[in-house]
Order: sequence, then C-alpha cells, then structure tokens
Amino acid sequence: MRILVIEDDPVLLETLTGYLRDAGYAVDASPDGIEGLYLGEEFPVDLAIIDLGLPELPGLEVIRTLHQRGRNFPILVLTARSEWQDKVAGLEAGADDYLTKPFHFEELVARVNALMRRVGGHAQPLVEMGPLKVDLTSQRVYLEGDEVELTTYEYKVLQYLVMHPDEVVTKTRLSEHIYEEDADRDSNVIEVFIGRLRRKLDPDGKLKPIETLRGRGYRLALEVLPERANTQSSG
Amino acid sequence: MRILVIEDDPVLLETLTGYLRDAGYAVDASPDGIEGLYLGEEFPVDLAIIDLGLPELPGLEVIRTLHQRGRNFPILVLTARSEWQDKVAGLEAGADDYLTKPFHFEELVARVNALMRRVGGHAQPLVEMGPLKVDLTSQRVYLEGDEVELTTYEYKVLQYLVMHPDEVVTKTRLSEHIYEEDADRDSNVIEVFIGRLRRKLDPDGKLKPIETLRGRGYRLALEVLPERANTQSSG
DNA sequence: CCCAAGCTGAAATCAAGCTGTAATGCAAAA
DNA sequence: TTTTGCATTACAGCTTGATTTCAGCTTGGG
Repeated sequence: MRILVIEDDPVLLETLTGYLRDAGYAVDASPDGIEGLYLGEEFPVDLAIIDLGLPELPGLEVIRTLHQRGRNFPILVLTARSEWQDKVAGLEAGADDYLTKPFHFEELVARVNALMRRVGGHAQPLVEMGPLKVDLTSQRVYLEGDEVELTTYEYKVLQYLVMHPDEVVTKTRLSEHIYEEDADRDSNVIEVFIGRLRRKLDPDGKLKPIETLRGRGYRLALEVLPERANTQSSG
Repeated sequence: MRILVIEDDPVLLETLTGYLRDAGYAVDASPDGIEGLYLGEEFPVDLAIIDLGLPELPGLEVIRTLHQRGRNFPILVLTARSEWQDKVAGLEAGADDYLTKPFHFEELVARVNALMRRVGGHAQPLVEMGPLKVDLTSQRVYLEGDEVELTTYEYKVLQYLVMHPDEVVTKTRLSEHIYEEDADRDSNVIEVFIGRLRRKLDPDGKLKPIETLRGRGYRLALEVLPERANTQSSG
C-alpha cells in the first residue's frame, strides 16, 4: 500500500516516513503542497497524510484539489493543537480522520492502518476466505487456524490482493503499490512472490486462492469470502 | 476495441500506450496532430485520446476536422493543468470527456472504459442476453450464472459483438478492431475464434447467440436481450 | 565486529496455454 | 454439380507464467 505524506517540517517528515515504512508501507513524501499535489495526482497512492499548516499551497487547498480531480483515497490531516478549528475545516473539505500535533507515532500508524482497512471495504480488520484468515491489524495470516509465517513482501502482495478481492490485478499494478521505485522493471519478482505465496497458503494445491488470468493478471478468488461463506449458493 | 492516442510528449505517449494495451485495447499512437488526424480518418478507431497542447496542428483543430469528416467516435481530451480553459473549448468542440495533467493512469483507463461502454449504448456495464451475461467492467462472462472463462482474444471478439448487437459485423471489421497490425490478412482467425466462442457460450448448440450471414458477416442475436427477454424463441 | 540465517530479486529452465495456420469437411448458393 | 464460403479440427510455434536455483544483501546474535 502506498502513502503520500505532505508535511513541511523536514524532521517530522523524515520521522513519519520512517515509521510508515517500518509499518510496511511504500511512502511518497514531500515538504510542500505543490509537489505533494503533483505526487498525489501522478502516483497511485492509497492514502494521504497532509499537514494543514503548509506554507505555499495550504493543505486545505490540496485536499480540495485532489477531490476535484477525482482522487478519492482517504486523507488523514495533521493540525497544530492550537489550530483545532482547522480540523473541522479539514473534515469538511473531505478529510477522513485527523490528528493534532504533537502525537504518538504509534497512534498515527494505528489510524493509518484503520483507514487502510476501510479502503478495502473491510470494517473489521479480519478477512476470512474459507480456511484462510488475514488479520490486517496484526498482519497475521492463518490457514485452518494455524498461523502461516509470511515475509514482508509476501504479505504486501497478499494484502493488496485482499484489499482488492475478485478484481483482476495486473502485475504492473502490484509492482506499483508494493515498490516505491520505478516499478516497470523487467523482472519476474511478482511471479516469484505469487509462487511463494501459493506454496504457503495452499500447500496441497486444492484451494487455488490466487487465480492466474493469462496475459491479464491475478485475481484473489472470492468464492469463500465471509459475506457468502455460510450460504450454500445452490443455483 | 481500437484507440487512437495523439500526444506530443513521447514518454507519456509510450506510457499511455502501454497502459491501454494492458487494459486490452488495440492502440494507434502518434506524437503529432497531422499524422494523428490521418490515422483517425484512415483506421476504424473506436475512441480517441487527444492532447490539446499539440505543436503543429492543435488538438482542437484535429477534433473539429474529425467531426467535419463524419468521424463520431468519442474523444477524451488531455489538458495541462494551467490551461483549464482549454477543457471548455474542448468540450465545445465535441470532446466527450477530459482529464487534466497530471493524472493517474488508472483513472484514464477507467474513463476510457466508461466511454467505451457508452459506445455500445450500455449505461450499465452489465449486458444480459437471456442466459448469457457480459460484465464489461470485470470482463467476466456468465452462462446461466456460471462463469465462462474466455481467453483474451475470445473476449475481444465477444466484446465487439456485444457493443454492436443486432448488427452485421464483417470479418474485416472484427479484425480491424481487434488487431493493430494490418488486418487484411488472408487468414481464418476470425472464423476460428467465432467457433471457439460458440463452443464456450453455447455448448449445446441451442441458443445460437452468434448468427452467420453468409458472405456478409456475423450478427449477435438480439432475440433474448433484456428488452425482449420473454422466453418465446423456441423456433 | 563478525558470522549465520533468512530474505529478496535475477536468471535460467521448464511447463502450460493461446494463437493462428492449414487441412479437411460441410452446406449453401450458382 | 460445381463453386464458394464457413465450420471444425489438429497442431506447431510462440508467449506467458511457474519453478528452481543462486548470489548478494540485510538483520540479528554472539
């Protein structure tokens, strides 16, 4: 998942970026609103963190412009405590959550995680697909109740698929959301990770949770998602 | 479906072309308005993406000329952010949608898909013909509720027919809209794909969704489209 | 500071599936 | 009946993805 951070204090920006990367996100960072807006329009970000007290182009403006341009990823705004009125304006401008400075980085990460979960339409952070369970909070994955240990990148791939279930996801798109650098590399990393995931998630090769659509991409099978898991769709 | 892209920035042109091909379209691309206009007049394109800020022949001119010559495929215009006034002019000149640069490629593809759907006169992306359903968004096809797996080219053929229902479509026309290269080849690919489609869509040979008009082309049967979906046509 | 373990990503090889050609058969028109 | 156009089948070649292996890097422990 890819996060855009716009924050003019370079130290805070640096720290935030670090924490978010630690939490497993790809991060685009910018200290100013104009460049930030550009990044938000150019790259496929999944969430933005925007400081309202920006110099050049104010944060509110950035949010409004992003919305005008049809970008509808969630936005978390940061405000100085003394300017709490801003938060109201921010929420009205289309922000999804806010945090007043100073704050604990752990809390920020928690809020970001919560917002991210909503991106995939999962109110609860626990996604079940038959014998497979993914806890988006603890980032744990279970197969028939037993935990499966995934590496960082294996989890990233799975997470993106879980967030976009039953959707054909091209390898390009996967790359873009998982790597910060230029993702158009001619490499077969994605195939390799899909392979490793399949081996761990479906050791017997019976579930086929990840389908391949030749020439088009991969798709996370929807058959046994929680919404429809109980009801036997007979006909 | 065939898309014409006229964009003078070679990098952007390249990227756009890549994304559109990923999305399953045949693409004609040109960095300049004059050649672009030629392509738009010469080839049976279904949609054009035109940058208004072209050097030689301006985009607006291209759009007007295309319209004068009776080409009425939808047009999506691209404008630089600062030149938003252009978008108004573009829409007045006959564009159907616009996007300001920079933009997410995913959004462009989404808009293109939306415009394409309108070509076929389908507001909603779900086309039903009796027991047959085609979802133009997820590109899934269902037969009596069960998904039928089509290959890339099988789907392209079906898509074109669905977009032109109850219309006699020549094999040449099918070729032209599906392949970028010279489509006048003396080959029987189209017959082969029609055959494969028929086998998958109508395994019992009862529905006859695709009619053959000897010497003229193929026609997607309209009998069982939702409007007239009453179960009558038992020959 | 060094070593061990594990992870990532590249390259090579292998397997599968799709495309398009060609050959043959069949049915409709002339 | 002959001719023409389409249907069907089989298959070779190619493209794409899967799998395996390995080198280099990172990380954590001693």
